[in-house]
This record gives sequence, structure tokens and C-alpha cells, in this order.
Amino acid sequence: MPPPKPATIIDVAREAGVSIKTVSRVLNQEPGVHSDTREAVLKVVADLKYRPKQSARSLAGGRSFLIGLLYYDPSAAFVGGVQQGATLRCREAGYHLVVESLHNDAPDLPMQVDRMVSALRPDGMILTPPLCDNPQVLAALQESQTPCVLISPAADDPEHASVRMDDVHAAEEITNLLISLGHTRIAIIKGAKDQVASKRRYQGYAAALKAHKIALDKDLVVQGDFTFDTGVDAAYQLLSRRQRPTAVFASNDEMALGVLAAAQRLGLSVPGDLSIAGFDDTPAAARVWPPLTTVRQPMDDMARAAVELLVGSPRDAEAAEGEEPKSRHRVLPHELVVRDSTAALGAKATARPKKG
Amino acid sequence: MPPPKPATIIDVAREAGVSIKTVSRVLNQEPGVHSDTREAVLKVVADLKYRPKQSARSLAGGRSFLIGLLYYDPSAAFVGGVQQGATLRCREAGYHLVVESLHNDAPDLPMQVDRMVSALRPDGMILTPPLCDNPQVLAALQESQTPCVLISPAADDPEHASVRMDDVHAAEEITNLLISLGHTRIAIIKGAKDQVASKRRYQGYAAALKAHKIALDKDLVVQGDFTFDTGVDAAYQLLSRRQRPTAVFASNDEMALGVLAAAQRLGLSVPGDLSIAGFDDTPAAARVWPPLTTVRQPMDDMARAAVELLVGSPRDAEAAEGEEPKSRHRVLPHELVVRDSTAALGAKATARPKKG
DNA sequence: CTGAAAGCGCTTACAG
DNA sequence: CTGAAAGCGCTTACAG
Repeated sequence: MPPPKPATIIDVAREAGVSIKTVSRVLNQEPGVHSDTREAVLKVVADLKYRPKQSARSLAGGRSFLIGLLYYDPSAAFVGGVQQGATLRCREAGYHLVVESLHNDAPDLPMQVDRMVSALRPDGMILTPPLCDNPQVLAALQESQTPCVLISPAADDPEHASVRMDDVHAAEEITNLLISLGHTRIAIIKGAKDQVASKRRYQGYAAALKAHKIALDKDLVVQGDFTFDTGVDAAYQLLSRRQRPTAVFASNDEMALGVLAAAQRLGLSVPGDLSIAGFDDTPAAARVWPPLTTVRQPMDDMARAAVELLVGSPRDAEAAEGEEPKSRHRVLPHELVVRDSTAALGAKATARPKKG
Repeated sequence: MPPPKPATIIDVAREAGVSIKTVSRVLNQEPGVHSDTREAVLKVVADLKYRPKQSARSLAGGRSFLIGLLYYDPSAAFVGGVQQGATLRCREAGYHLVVESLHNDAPDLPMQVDRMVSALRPDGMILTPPLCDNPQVLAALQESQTPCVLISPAADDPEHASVRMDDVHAAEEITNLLISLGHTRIAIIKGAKDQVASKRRYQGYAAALKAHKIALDKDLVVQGDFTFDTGVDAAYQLLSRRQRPTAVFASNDEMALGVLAAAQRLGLSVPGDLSIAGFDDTPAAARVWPPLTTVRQPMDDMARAAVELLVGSPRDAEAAEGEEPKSRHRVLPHELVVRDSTAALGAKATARPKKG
């Protein structure tokens, strides 16, 4: 018994007594097909378990139904969230997600990008930091005329669509939280110098202090680079000062975990002696004791929005006329996640570990 | 100025003064092309920046150059490692990785799988737990005749290729480590009941105790399900016993983190009062204080091996004759990662937090 | 509302 | 060592 060959559009057309063009129309939901005809075709499609072959559609139609996701550090907390949102939205839209892990400083980066886009011809590309700020990557994409959406890029240039959250505002909110708990000696550990998110989060921190007329103390500002190690180092620096801070805002969770580890090693109680706040809401943030107060970036929503900017959302079609077009630069809402690593100044923690 | 249309194989053939078949031969590294001809073609390819279009290759040749990766829980620590290894090996082999996030208990799971394979016709599929043990998924794949490799499946059936590590042995080693540190009251938190890894790790634990003539105490065996929460619960149970264990082996890091959080909440010193060992070496394992002793699963290597089983490794071709074929069921070596959450019985920890 | 023709850009037999 | 032909399975204009 020979392996059953998958049905083609010709099989369906023959069986349904129509032309392949009509089958094509039904499958692509084109208007202008009699409902009887449509149903007859759909029945045969179901009977024969017919599925259009993507490579044929792609070759003939010029669309690949593929979206590319380019990322650098696979362990970066947000990549997982972005991928999850992207893959789900792609499925809903009949697309598929092709992923590629790239080194941001590989010498042949442009070639690797070019290889992917010229072979696959994806209908769109999603870029995460820091790749979305890499001129070489953007140039390679531009040359192949592949539409792309940048997730949290350094700057919003008009060339590329983008999706981001409001880093400044979020940092301001989390600093306000610490202030509302009575803290005034609030340290900040800054993120990597070359990433704009670092600058924005620092801005929010400074703005909150200023709004509450708390002088910005240079001794409480330490440079980090978003890694656990620099969080540890920064904490040792800060906690060895004659006048220790009573709260630390780390520009991401990774560094906040470093601060927590260092504080515990030094025998400080968190949040009794020191409140700690992070940024990202990584999986690990809820898996330490005490669990971290942080900011949740809506990674999956951002990715879904990115896919929609690429393939068009269902609403776009309907709302084409009348409504104004959605901006190509979208800012999505974030969420403050208050857990047990922050407490009122002077209070002693008494809570039991909560479930993850 | 019209957008520069990408060169096709016809352009290359014309420019090089050969037939398209010869260009095809050169590109696919087929033998039997004069080296002068070959070089002439390659020069034109470079000049014109010609890249074969994948959809055309796929339609004509019956290979898609796509490998699919199916996973369930995107936050599961090993998915990141698997994906990283798979994407890199795919790139080396001229393939691309398409990812799909699936719910293991979705009612339309088979349809979702079928949708992907019938549309994309990937040349191979990589399945991670628990999807690799899902009969519905395997059936859907079987029907479409898509070759697949299972990563750490429950059982090695002859139908499917697989890649795994030696869970029994690794668990035995980590238990031996605790015994060598002087511990005899060693508790274990078992993993999810339906996963075979749970059983295997327990076996290794039991074997180590037996080899050292330590009686297995039922009171020191607690059921978990691989989540942080069950780690916390299990720890409270174990640590409230009249005779506390002096060491805990949690069947994965997630639960080990739960034990650590609970111990810290109860004011116990780790590893002074309690040694804790995990399994997986997740990113978080190195980002807590004290950092966890654990077992590193070679996720990326396992994924690379999986890709090779699917597309054939470079060596396969050469070694085709003579050597015996590589087994379709491969077991890769693991690595014990000894950090600061384990110490000799009675010792007090004095180390400083190490860098991540 | 429906169809016949051409073509997308490659690879597969098959010749020579 | 090289090539002319056919064909993969769809969609795009273009007719009617």
C-alpha cells in the first residue's frame, strides 16, 4: 500500500465539479462565490482533508505566511514572553513564526540576516533589543524590503513601526511607591549604558524624587549593566556606605536579585532593613524569598501588537474607512506588581512565603 | 526607480552562460561540475547576490528546509536551551526553525498539529515534554509521515528517534554528593506523577541510599509536581517533622527554590542548617543566595543532536559505510554543578556570594 | 458568479 | 560533464 499522497487543489476541484480557481476563491475567502458552491467545495475539502501547501501558495502569491523573530540573548527574560505572544497571534492569523538567535556583535551579522530574509522571504520581522537598535541589522532588512516592527527600540524613527511600554512612567511609579512607604534614601542601580531603557528608567526615578522634593544624592546612584553580577557589586557598594539607603530600585529584576543575594549574605533583612524593587517581572522574581516588587512589561501583548502591525488586525479591514489608522508606534500599558520585597520604612516583615 | 527585483536562477544562468540546471548543481553541491564552470557560476551568484528562493526549492524538491519545534510551557526552563541549540544547528545546516506553543490538553491539539505540518510540511519535528508523550500529537505526526525526534520522552519506543540524559544516574550522583558530605537524613521531593523523569530521579535517589546502606525513610519522601508552590509546601511539611532532614534533594530547581524560600522564611540557614540540591540548572538557580547545587542537563546539545537525527550530520554522509549507524536513541552526558546550597553536615557557611 | 491560461522559481527524471 | 523538458501546487491577471 503506497503512502497516501496528500490531496491537491486539483483533486478538490475535480471532486467538487468546479475549477481550481473557484476552490482557491473559497479557501481565501474571496467574495463573489455562490454559497451553494462554497459549501460544496468546503465539504470536499473536509472529506479529502485538503490543506493548501504553503510553498506553492508562497511561490505563486508572493506571500510566505512566515513571520521572523530575531533575538539576541535567549536567556533574556522578555524573549520568552515576546515569543509566546507572537506565536499565538501568528497562529490565529494563519502565519507561522520562524525564530533566529543572533549575536549582536557577530562580524557576519548582516549576512546572517540577509540569508534568512532572502531564503525565506518572511512577510514581516520582529526585532527585540538590542538587535532592533543595530544599524547593520536594520540596513540588511531595509535592503530586502522586509517590513519590520521593533520591540522597545532606543528611538522611534519614522521608518520602522514599533511597540514599547512607558519606561519613564513605570520607573516613576515604582519610585513613588517607595516614597509613599516613607523612604527617602532611595538608591538606584542603573542599567547598561548603551540601552535607552536605562536612561528612561533613571529619568522616571529622578522625576519622582523631584516631585517629592527629595534631593537626588549622587552617592545613591550606581552604574550597573543589567546583569546579576553588577547587582551584587552595586549592592556591596551601596550597603557599605556610612549612610545606607533604606530602599534600592534596581533597573531590572536580574540586578534586583543580585541586591537581594548580597543583602542576605550581609545578614540584612529584606524588606525589614532594606526594600528592593526590580523591573521586568521575570519568572525568578516570584521564586525568591521575599518575592520581588517589580514592574510587569506586557511582553506578550507587545508581541501580539507587533504581529498585528505586520499582518493587519481583523479590525483594520473593517475600520479602514472612517476611523483614523492606528499609529505605527504603539505604547502599551504596564503593571506595577507589589510583592514582599518592599515595606514601610522601619517595619519588620512578618508574612509567610506566599505561593509562587 | 523600480524596486530592484531579486535575481532568479535564470538571471544567474544567463549571466554565467550556462543552463539553470548547472546553476542548480553548483548551488546544491552536486558532484560532476567542472571546477571552472563552478567558479564562474559562484562568481555570478556573488555579483548578483543571488539567493535561491525557499518556496520554489520546496515546491519543486519536496523538502521545506524547515524544522518544527513544539513545546508546551514556554516558561519551562529547558525550552529556552532546546530552542537555542536547535536554532544554531539549523542555521549551520541551512534549515530554519519554526516554533509553535501548544497546550497539552487543548481539545483541538491534533488539529493544531495537523495544521502546521500539512501547511508547512516541515522536514522534521522536535517535541519536548510533555508533548513528546502525548499520543494524540504523535498520531497526528505519524499520519502526516513527518519524522520526529522526542526530547526526553517517557519511554523509548522504536517508532521515534529520541534524545535524553540519564536521569537515574544523575540523581544517584547528586544523592551520593549529599551522602559524602555526611548527610544521612536526606529528604526527596518527587516530581509530577505523570512524568517519567520523576520516577527515574527517585530511583537514583533510592539506589544511592541503598548502596550506602541508608534506610529509606518514608517520612522523608514527599510528593511534589515540579512547581515552586509544591516545593514550598513540601518544605514546610519536612521541616516541621520532629526529626528534620539535614538535606533535601528536590527533583527540579523550581521546587528547590521553593524549599530555599521556605527555609529562609523559617529562619533556617542554608546550607548551615539545611543543604538543598536541585535539578536542571535553570537561570534562577545561580541567581539566589546561596546559589543552588544542581544538575545541568545539556539542553542545547540535546537539541543539536535532535536536529542532526533529523537532517543528518555532516559526518553521517562520510561514515555511511563502514561505521555502524548512530543509534536513533541517544543519551547525552550531564554535569553535576556544585554550588553553595550544599555543605558538610554541621558546617556553617562562610562564603561570600559568588558572581552569577 | 465562474473559468482557462500563464506563471511563480526552482528540482526532478531523462538524455546526450 | 552539461542541458531541454516537464512539473511541483498554487495565485495572478484577464475573460466572459
